[in-house]
Amino acid sequence: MKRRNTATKEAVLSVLNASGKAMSQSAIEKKINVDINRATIYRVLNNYCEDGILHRIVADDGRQYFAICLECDEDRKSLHHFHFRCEKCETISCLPEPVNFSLSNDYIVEKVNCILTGVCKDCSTS
Amino acid sequence: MKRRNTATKEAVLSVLNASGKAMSQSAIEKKINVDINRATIYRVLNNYCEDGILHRIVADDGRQYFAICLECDEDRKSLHHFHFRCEKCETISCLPEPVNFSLSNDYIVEKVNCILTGVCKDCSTS
DNA sequence: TGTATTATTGCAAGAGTGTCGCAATAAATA
DNA sequence: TATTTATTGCGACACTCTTGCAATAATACA
Ligand SMILES: [Mn+2]
Ligand SMILES: [Mn+2]
Ligand SMILES: [Zn+2]
Ligand SMILES: [Zn+2]
Repeated sequence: MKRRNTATKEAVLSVLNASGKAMSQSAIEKKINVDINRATIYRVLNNYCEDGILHRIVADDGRQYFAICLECDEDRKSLHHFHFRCEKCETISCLPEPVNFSLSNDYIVEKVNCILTGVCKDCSTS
Repeated sequence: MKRRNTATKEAVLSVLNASGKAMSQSAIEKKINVDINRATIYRVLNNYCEDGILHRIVADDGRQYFAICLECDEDRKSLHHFHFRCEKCETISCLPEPVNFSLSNDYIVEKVNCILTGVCKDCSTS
């Protein structure tokens, strides 16, 4: 399915870019000035994930958050890194901390979802 | 709030014991022969978590799973371990693999939730 | 530029998960 | 046995995410 460029898609990506954090659908909707339908935002986000533009984090609040895959390929902050959810400022950010584990080979690992929750450094030092 | 012993609570714990896996409310409800109200099961599970009998895992399907805290204190399979969600057999199990990370001290980590998703060793070797 | 194709969107509805208030019930204690 | 109050079922709610359908609009191509 070939993608088309739309104002909606650009707006979603631009909000995520500006925040530098992982954001939920509702957070994105609040940050966008124009009115975009909830379902549409979800569809856009899901497409971006399929295309490897975004990655999806399911936090321990059970909700989905989306972040731009900046360094997902090149940097050492590679495919699998921890995420931090701050309960004070209610943000989720990608940590430079890699996720390490070793399982016997008969496990097939397809997704890694690691969340640390607590108070982020900005909130704890103020 | 002092706890009381009820058939419901025992049934929930016994199902979790028998399975040896982490289970969701709906999975528990299906496994219990008697009819127990959904809300009640959730309340029982939440109480067990408060009391340190169970621990709660939020999987990357956004749902809550509950597992018995066997080795949570004594064993090396300590407080923070990985969990594996198999998409074939739809089970979640506690792995003996510990979660390691090092953050700067100004982060306050209160919860650790690490899920690996894929195909478990039972399903991949058959 | 005009037209056909089909990806995108809004809307409404639905499925699923988890919580909460309230009144009825029953476990624990004296 | 009588009292206290934890537990339960029920209903309702909030919330997240998805899906079908018809209308719209981006893209490619004549
Ligand atoms: Mn990330
Ligand atoms: Mn566990
Ligand atoms: Zn914070
Ligand atoms: Zn399996």
